Amino acid sequence: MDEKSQENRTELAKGYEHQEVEARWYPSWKASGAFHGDEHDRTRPAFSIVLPPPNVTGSLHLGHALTATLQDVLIRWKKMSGFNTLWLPGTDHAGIATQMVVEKELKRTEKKSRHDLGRAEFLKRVWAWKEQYGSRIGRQHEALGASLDWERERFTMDEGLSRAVREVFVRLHEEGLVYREKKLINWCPDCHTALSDLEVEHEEAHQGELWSFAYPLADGGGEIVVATTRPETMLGDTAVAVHPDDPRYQRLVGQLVRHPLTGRELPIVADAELVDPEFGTGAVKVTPAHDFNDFEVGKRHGLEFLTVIGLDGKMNAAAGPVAGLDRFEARKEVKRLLAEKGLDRGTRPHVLPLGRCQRSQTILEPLLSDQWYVRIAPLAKPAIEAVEQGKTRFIPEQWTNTYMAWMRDIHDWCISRQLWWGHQIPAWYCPDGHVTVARETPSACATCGATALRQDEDVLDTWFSSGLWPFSTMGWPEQTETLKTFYPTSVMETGHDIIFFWVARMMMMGLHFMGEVPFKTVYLHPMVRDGKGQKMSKTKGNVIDPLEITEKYGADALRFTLAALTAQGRDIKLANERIEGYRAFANKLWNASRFTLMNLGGHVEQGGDPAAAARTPADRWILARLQRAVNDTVAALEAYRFNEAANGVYQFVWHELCDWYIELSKEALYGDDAAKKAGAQAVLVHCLRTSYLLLHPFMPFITEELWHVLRAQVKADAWPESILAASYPKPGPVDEAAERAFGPVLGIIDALRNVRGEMNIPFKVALGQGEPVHVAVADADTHALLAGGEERRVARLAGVERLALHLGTATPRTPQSAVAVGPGFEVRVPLAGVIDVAAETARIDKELAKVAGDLALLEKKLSNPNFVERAPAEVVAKDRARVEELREAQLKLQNHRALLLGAADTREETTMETTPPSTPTPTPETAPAAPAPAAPAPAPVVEAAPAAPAPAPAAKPVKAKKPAKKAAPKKAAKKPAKAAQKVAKKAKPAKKAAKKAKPAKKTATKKAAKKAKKK
RNA sequence: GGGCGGAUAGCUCAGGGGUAGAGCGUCGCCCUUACAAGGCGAGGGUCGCAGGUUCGAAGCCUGCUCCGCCCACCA
Repeated sequence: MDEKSQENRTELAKGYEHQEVEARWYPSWKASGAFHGDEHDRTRPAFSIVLPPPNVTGSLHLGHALTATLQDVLIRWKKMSGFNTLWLPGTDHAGIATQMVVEKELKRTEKKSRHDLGRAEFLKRVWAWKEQYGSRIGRQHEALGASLDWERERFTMDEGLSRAVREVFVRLHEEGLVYREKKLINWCPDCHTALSDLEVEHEEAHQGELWSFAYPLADGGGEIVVATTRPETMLGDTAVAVHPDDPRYQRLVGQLVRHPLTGRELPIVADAELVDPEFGTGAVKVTPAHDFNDFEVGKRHGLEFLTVIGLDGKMNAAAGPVAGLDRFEARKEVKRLLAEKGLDRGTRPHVLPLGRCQRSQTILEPLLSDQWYVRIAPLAKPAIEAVEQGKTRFIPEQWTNTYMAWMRDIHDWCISRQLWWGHQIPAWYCPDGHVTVARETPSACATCGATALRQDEDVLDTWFSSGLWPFSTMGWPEQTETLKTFYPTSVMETGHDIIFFWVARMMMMGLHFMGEVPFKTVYLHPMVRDGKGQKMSKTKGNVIDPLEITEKYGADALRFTLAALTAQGRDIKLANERIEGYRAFANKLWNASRFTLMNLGGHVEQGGDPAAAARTPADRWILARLQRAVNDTVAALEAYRFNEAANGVYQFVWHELCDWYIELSKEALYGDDAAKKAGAQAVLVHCLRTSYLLLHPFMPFITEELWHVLRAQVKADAWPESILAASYPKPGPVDEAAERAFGPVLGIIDALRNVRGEMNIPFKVALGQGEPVHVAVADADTHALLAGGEERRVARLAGVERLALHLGTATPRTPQSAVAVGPGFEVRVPLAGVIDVAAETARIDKELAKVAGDLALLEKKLSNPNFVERAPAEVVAKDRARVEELREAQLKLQNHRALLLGAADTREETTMETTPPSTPTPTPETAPAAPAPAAPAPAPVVEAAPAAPAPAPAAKPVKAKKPAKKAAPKKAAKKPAKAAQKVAKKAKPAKKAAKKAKPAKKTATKKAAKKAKKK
């Protein structure tokens, strides 16, 4: 690795090249052992996550990428926050899925079935397949930067886990919680195996038909008509049921009907539970061996269980005339045969639910067979209680209900599968049929001592072993150090689609075998969909390999995107534009670093409090903003609000650090004041360093790269060599005074730029070339800052040649000028020569309309006694202050408008104290003591108030204000704001007035005032 | 049949009682010596519909309409 040459660079490449950087870091992290969780370290709090094991033969998709990202964010963040972290990787053998894949391949390449190979040979092939494709998942995780502890990687069928599986099975059997029984199960004739309830996909509205036919009474005295959606099952009917209270059939109960195709006689039974007299004919054919409801009826009434459909989905010998036919063929045939006998009683369309196999989509067949079950109620109870007691908590919370509802209505779990790939059930049968369940292959039958034993051929449901994952991977049943240190795990992070399959089972197994919940928090992430909102699936062909994205945009960009889109309660629609945006963000960070490195001179990191290095208000301001960003980020992470965490840092880095501070810092960096220069350098280094740290969990590669470069550049030997070993920034108090004082400075720059934009003045043309640009600020601190030199920055960033600063609330009235007002300041830009009076008037009208609209709303609100009495005093006070502010702004604007409209030259009229117009050179003098900020108008020391034709201005404004005010109430009392705005829009000078006026204020508000509000 | 989400700017989505936000796209001006994967501005929203609660509703309640998902043994 050419780290040396990397780190000795004083200049970074012009753009961020993710391929080169990403290729470098993962091997280095891995080799350093940084990802290893230390089971012997109990000095630090532990934080552990087990990775939901992907299917071993699969390939990661974006859902996995999301999982990896969120978990890595948590792990890296916790690690940097001082936790002893463990993130344990592994893969799942995925029984049925894997077996199908390999069978398919076998068929394609060798035209053979698994039976052609035999069990042993087939399993060899699956293992080979696993070896070949299993590693791909690892590579994908590495490409994503996942800080997994590879030394602990596990596989559900490795030796240790297989042992855990046997142990669990045997113990449950010993406790009577595992049993074997002949029951009706969901059978997939295609996969040729039993399935659990969960593996049944219910197709909700299958368009089928309800067909009726008549059973003749055995005594020839009539018939009884039944309806069915599955005519072929009538061959297995062993009764007809009616409701006991149904007057139509009461006399028939106890009588017999004769089966029209086989001649068997079946009883008519009364069953209140099964039969709804309102539905169909009120008489139901009963097929105990092929229907779940009927099965229960069969048990209740002691009926015969007659199986007529075989495991292959074909009618068996008992099916008489349709024996040998496929079940769907038989359906037609049965209808035909009965019609022939004149027993068809008609068909009507009917929507019915239909169960299909999760894997093959085959319509399932309820069949009677011997299977192994887990008696679930005793396991579910503690799992319910643990959640009730808050030992495990779901995020988002709404999933708690889903979990509870399912757990409370849970059925016994069918765990045997007629597959070859999986954990073979540790049960042996002797020739006499006795069952021996054992951890190791027994030599003799536990019951009769027979030695000719045959192991049960079935394997366990994949989820049986997955359910043990949190502890089996840590070495259970041994009481390992790893278990002691890292169990229970801290967070289970997975998709909500497997709450039942997996989360619930882990809860039950964990509680039962470990006596503790397997995880304290379950964070359920949203589903990832494609840009069109469609679920990604192989059949749709819209599955995206994360590697494609990481190659194109970078792993950091993908990770950041996923995190930024992970809000609670909505699926993620991943669109490339979004990823591009975050790739740009990475580039932005890169270039901010590049800029800094270019301007560091020989700066050497001193350590210590960065606040001490701050020299300028801008320095203090950005440090305050940084601290706020740190606080917000940590708070968001703690609440699992990944989107807020990501967006918060993004906002800070791009819009505050890059857009503002870097620009602001140039003055110091390029200037001669050594102290200021050093201050800016120290602050930049600190901001970048902290940003890297904040971002590292989201963007591990670029931050590690930049960390190294910066560290070398400023010779910060005290920094850990790898950013992963550094401490995550800590929340702390924010220097609010610095924010408050400096905020308006930025607002002023915004306002000036806004005037430029509105008036279409290119940056090249300096403002204030003749008459200076006037800036009035109300706040003494802000004024002091400006007077102390900040005005030069304003001038620079807004392109101003001469600037006159005033303490107070208004600028001197200057003809042909543009005015913008914001909270606590007013700027006036003389535009003699360039000004377009009409345009500026229009602009002012827009602002006025907006102000008038706002005022109308607020005044109405404040004149409502209910509001004043009932609303919190704070809110009322705020609104009152706002009204003052607005009135003032309105007045100014009105005057300004009047001025523009030929009130000629009223330049003498000033209402404030002015400091002498200054040229770009600063006038560092102490600002005069100022009156209270934003206070009522009576105002600042008026000095010159020469007689001026003031009346005109005074008159006009009233008009301007009128339309909005007048119309507002008329429009709709309900929504005054909207109404006012609407009116404003109609106000003649400017159509879309309300909005338009916003910018000056908006920017100021946004960048400055909002901050105050934030808290 | 039950249950859960969602509906906010052209698009993708934040926000969850105190006068509507972001990113992308669009439009205008800028290759201003970190970054054109960029900068500075602008335009764009009766916050699904109808009621209700409240001084105040995009947000809370009720009903409805459309999307999406989960659960379910009515033949």
